[in-house]
Amino acid sequence: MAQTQKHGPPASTRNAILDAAEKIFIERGFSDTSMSKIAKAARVTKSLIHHHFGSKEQLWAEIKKRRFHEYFSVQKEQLAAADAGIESFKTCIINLFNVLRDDPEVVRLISWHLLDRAQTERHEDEKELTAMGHAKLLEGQELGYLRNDIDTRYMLISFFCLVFHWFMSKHEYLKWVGIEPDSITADDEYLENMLKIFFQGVLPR
Amino acid sequence: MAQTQKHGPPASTRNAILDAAEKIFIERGFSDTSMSKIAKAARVTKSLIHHHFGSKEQLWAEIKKRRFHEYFSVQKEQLAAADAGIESFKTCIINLFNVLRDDPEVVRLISWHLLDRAQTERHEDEKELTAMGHAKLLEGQELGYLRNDIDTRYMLISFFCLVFHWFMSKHEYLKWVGIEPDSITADDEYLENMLKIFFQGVLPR
DNA sequence: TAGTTGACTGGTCGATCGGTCAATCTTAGT
DNA sequence: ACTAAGATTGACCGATCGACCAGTCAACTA
Repeated sequence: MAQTQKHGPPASTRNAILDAAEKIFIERGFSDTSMSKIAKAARVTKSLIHHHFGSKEQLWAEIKKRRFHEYFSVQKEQLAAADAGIESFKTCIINLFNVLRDDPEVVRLISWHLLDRAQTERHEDEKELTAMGHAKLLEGQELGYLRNDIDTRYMLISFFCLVFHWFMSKHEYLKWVGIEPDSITADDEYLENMLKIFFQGVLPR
Repeated sequence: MAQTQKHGPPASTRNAILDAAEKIFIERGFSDTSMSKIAKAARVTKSLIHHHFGSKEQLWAEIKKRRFHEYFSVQKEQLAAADAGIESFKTCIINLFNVLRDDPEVVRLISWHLLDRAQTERHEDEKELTAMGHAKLLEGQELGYLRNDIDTRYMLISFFCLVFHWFMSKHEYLKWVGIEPDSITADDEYLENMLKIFFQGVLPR
């Protein structure tokens, strides 16, 4: 049942608009994006965008919803596929890291979202992923391969910080510490060192 | 030599504009802030702002420069005041955390800055603070209270992530994990757990 | 075939954008 | 008192903003 509506192919047009808008929104943010630019990029008239999505705000919400849902689904999927044990746990974490590495756009989108004061969206996908991650950590504590004197909720948040903020600001930080910002090995190097810290800490054993 | 220029009090007016603009810029970002709003908030005319600062971009740059310089100076100062040893190191880190906790505006300003594609600013203050932090970590390695199999540059970045991203997104994350977002104890709880992870890691000893 | 629906367009609205300019006010230096 | 310089104003510019409108056209229904 790919596209069987009457009249022209509205679904493809809708998607064309969504794709073009997403690109610009992610690059420039909500306020710095104009309907005209989107229309031009999508090869459509402004009016048509309003016809399909109502307002600029609704289009923005639609894009966030679509992209977030896709991202959190992927993360949930790979998290659900992991079985118990410390090794699976480590693989799981690396996978989570790699998903974000391969999707710089969603990083940027979330960054815009975090600065957005008027958040009207639901948080179902986010909460589900968080719940799954949280359960994973509790499992680790029960199986004994994770310390049980650390609040798993803050353990989860700490991990989010370590992963997400890296992709948000690595370009800036690499400049600060004197590493070529476009170094292709930086991600791996950071991952390696970050995992050492996350698992064993910075103090010698 | 406080304000000894001829003609009216331009310095105070300049600061009034800067203060008003800073407030709005930090709250809404560059694109969503208009010169009219700034003028209204500062109780001056738009023309006067252009007279003092030239363009909207220059005003934005001036605000970032001023606020960043102040922030990094504070951090550098408290970092320089610390003497060697693991205990001073820990205090140092906590102080760094607290400075950001007491200045949510600079967190937001840096967030906008990170999303800004056209960064024309110098990075002198940032690089200096980074260099000092880096030296501190190297000192820790030499004195033996920090692992020397971790690249200090990435150790520093990891720490930045743990601190900065918390203040950027704690409101969102706390909702996800089911903690009251406006909890006044959350900062302390996060700090405690985060330090455990940063120093000893999540694996049991 | 007549009628209905929805995709789609061009034109236009009032508001607001950042920015300029000439004129005026205020004050310091002489 | 006079003047030069800087502070400050209000009117105004062209451009662009998001949104709306009437109308066209193609496809589906009865």
